[in-house]
Amino acid sequence: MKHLPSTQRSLPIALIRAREHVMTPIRQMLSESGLTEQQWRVLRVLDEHGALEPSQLAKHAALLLPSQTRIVQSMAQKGLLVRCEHKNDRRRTVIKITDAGQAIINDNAAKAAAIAGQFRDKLGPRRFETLLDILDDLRDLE
Amino acid sequence: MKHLPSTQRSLPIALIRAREHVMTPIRQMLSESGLTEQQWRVLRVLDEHGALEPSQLAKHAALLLPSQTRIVQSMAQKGLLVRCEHKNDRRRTVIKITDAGQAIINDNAAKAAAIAGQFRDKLGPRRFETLLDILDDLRDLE
DNA sequence: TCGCAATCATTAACATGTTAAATATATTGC
DNA sequence: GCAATATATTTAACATGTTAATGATTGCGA
Repeated sequence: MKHLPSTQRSLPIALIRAREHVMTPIRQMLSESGLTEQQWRVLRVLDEHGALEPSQLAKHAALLLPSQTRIVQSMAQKGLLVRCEHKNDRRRTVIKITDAGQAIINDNAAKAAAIAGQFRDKLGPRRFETLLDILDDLRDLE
Repeated sequence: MKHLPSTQRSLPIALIRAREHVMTPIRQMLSESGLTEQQWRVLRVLDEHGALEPSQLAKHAALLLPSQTRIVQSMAQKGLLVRCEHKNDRRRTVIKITDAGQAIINDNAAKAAAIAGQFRDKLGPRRFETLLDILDDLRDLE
């Protein structure tokens, strides 16, 4: 009979540990701006894609809608983004980054890029790309 | 000047998405036993390593101590584990799986192994091992 | 046009993640 | 032997993750 893999070799646990390790320096950087990693993801996606509806934002930022609702509310209060009404369909909203939000992106972009680059360099560019490729594959299975 | 990687190619986001995808079938399985994925990890570690002190358990299960404290409390209430006093050092506790906890492991081991095996097969054993290796490397950097 | 199903988003409730502060016990230095 | 420090764990407070239920709006069909 097959048995469970050792927890040392468990994919979910390995993914959690890796994320924890990767996020540590990013969280340190963000704490100076008073942002969480999720708020930072929201800003990055809005910067990259422009104004988005909640469901599209959630897909790009890898957030579930209930979490995102709260996050967007608190970020709107801080003035980092605004929620606009959709012209024809009042179920929908469009979320847009503000100048204040953009300023945080600009202030942190270089440092964030440096952190990402460090992981890439330490792992080796080839291994780094392989990792991203396999993670993508994993998501597209089935 | 270097710029941020596209969020499509961001390591943290890729890790989150991969974990989300990998955990979906496991969570479905566990919901039938009324367990969360974290509670399942605790049981698996205790099954694999025997009785452990909180800090050791937390390391193996990839949990932070404050989270684990709550999780262990609720699992003790359900009778899935017990907390014993350490003989010489009364700061410490030892956490041990109960028969009821062991029964849940036994009931789900085959199915959990099958789920893990499916990911391995779909990804290909070679890529699967490569993924685990790179994730380990990532954790040992610095 | 009325009502019903479908879609999108939010709210609710509870579990966990995260950081900082508090607690309790052990150990060390004087 | 006692105060100061170190260690192990828990509590506290707030943010997010997760699932289910609710709300709001549109579009469709009788």
